[in-house]
Amino acid sequence: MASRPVSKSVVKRLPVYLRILDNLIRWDVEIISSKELSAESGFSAEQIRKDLAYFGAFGTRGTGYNTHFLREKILKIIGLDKKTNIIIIGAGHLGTALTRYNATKNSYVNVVAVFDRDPQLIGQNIAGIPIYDIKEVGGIIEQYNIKVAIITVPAESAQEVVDQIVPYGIKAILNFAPARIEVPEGVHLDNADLTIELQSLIYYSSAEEERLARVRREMEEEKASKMLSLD
Amino acid sequence: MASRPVSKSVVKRLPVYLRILDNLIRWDVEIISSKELSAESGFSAEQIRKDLAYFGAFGTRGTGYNTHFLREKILKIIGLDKKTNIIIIGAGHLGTALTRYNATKNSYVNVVAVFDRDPQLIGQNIAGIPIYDIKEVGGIIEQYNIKVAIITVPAESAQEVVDQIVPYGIKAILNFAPARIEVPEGVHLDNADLTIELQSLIYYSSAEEERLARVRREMEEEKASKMLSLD
DNA sequence: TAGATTGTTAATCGATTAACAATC
DNA sequence: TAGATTGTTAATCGATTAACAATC
Repeated sequence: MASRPVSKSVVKRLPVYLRILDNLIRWDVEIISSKELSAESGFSAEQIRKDLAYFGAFGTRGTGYNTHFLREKILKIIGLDKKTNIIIIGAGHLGTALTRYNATKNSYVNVVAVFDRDPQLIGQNIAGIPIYDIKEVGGIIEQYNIKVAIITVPAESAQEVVDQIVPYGIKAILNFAPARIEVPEGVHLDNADLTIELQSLIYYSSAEEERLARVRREMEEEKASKMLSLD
Repeated sequence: MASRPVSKSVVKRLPVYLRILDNLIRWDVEIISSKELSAESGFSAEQIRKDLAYFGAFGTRGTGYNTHFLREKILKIIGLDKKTNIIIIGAGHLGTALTRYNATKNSYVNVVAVFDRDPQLIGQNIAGIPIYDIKEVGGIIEQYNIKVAIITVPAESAQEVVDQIVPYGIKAILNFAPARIEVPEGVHLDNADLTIELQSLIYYSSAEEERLARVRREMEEEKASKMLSLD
């Protein structure tokens, strides 16, 4: 009787709640209502209550949620109650930035190793994290029981890398390569494609209506000139 | 009689179609069906046809879509038919990686400048793009009529930076800072928060059902022990 | 004409919002 | 008890999928 899997939208909101709770605890706030959480997060109070209630009754009617208690529960729901071992594949600029950030600022994860195929980089380290030859990736994954990988290799190598790591037990992949990659059933893939992100942003940067009107007008004209040429 | 704005999901898919078309044209493919586009993109053929039909009738029944023609139309819809000027604020590791990537690999945008407040960085350049003092940001935005900004500053400076650039006409912001920021009506904000991305990924990296069952079991136990202590 | 594939309308699905009873 | 806020059920909304007529 497995209940339906939690929707992706809910899973994307949980870390937002977590961050807010981390801040509230830093300010010694003990109790927070869904209404206040709404103001901090931008999500509606109803949605927040519904999201949380799916996992359990964590609040107190008439009062709100205890920040420490709720934080502990969300940590356990996401699976962040223990540090997660991760690897980063691709020691280019983006890989370096992500390694550095996660090694120094992200207390919930533990970057075990970075991989690359450039002999110049192998043997070096980023913020103390060693760079290994990509050939050694299987051994390290098994040794540290790694389930999570971040991929920052060029588009043309992405699928190859994925095929190389999945057999060793990787279960979740954050892919920054601007390429569509295939993963077997049971492996979770999240594409964080910054080019696509930027292009959809550009859509909103100039007057939408005018642009679309122009495209539609052009289609009319093309249709008209085609009918004319058929005469 | 402005039609309803295009949904965000559609706008996120357009750049995916664009990338596929770029590749197809590179391979000299002239015609593509929605079914083939589906195989390349992972979106359903029905969804692709519906997405495109919203903007116009770009295809030919019985045949499919002309790759060059469709590419041109999508470029115009997104607003990529002319190079878009952008700025990047924050010359840390992530800012540097994004600047370098967009300056060298992304032919649709033109990185005009990078900004920082560190005197050590000001005056330097990244892949030929100059780093200016953040104080000069308003002038540059006006001079180059910039509408798009990428923010890679620390969380505590993000709101300040946004407040500094919006009055000069920035209309779309891609925010990498792990902070919630407020923008006025009419300014589009897209949060690309990599910590949140990674945490929701971790959710999927271990057996979901077991973890949730444990949380629910714990709640039962806590409830039971509370009732007991009331006796 | 027959076969293929688009563009569009209708049906379904899922997620968000609204409403309110439960209860601190 | 009165006031407040949760947890949950019902209503709404929007997006995806299915079906099919239009048409190349």
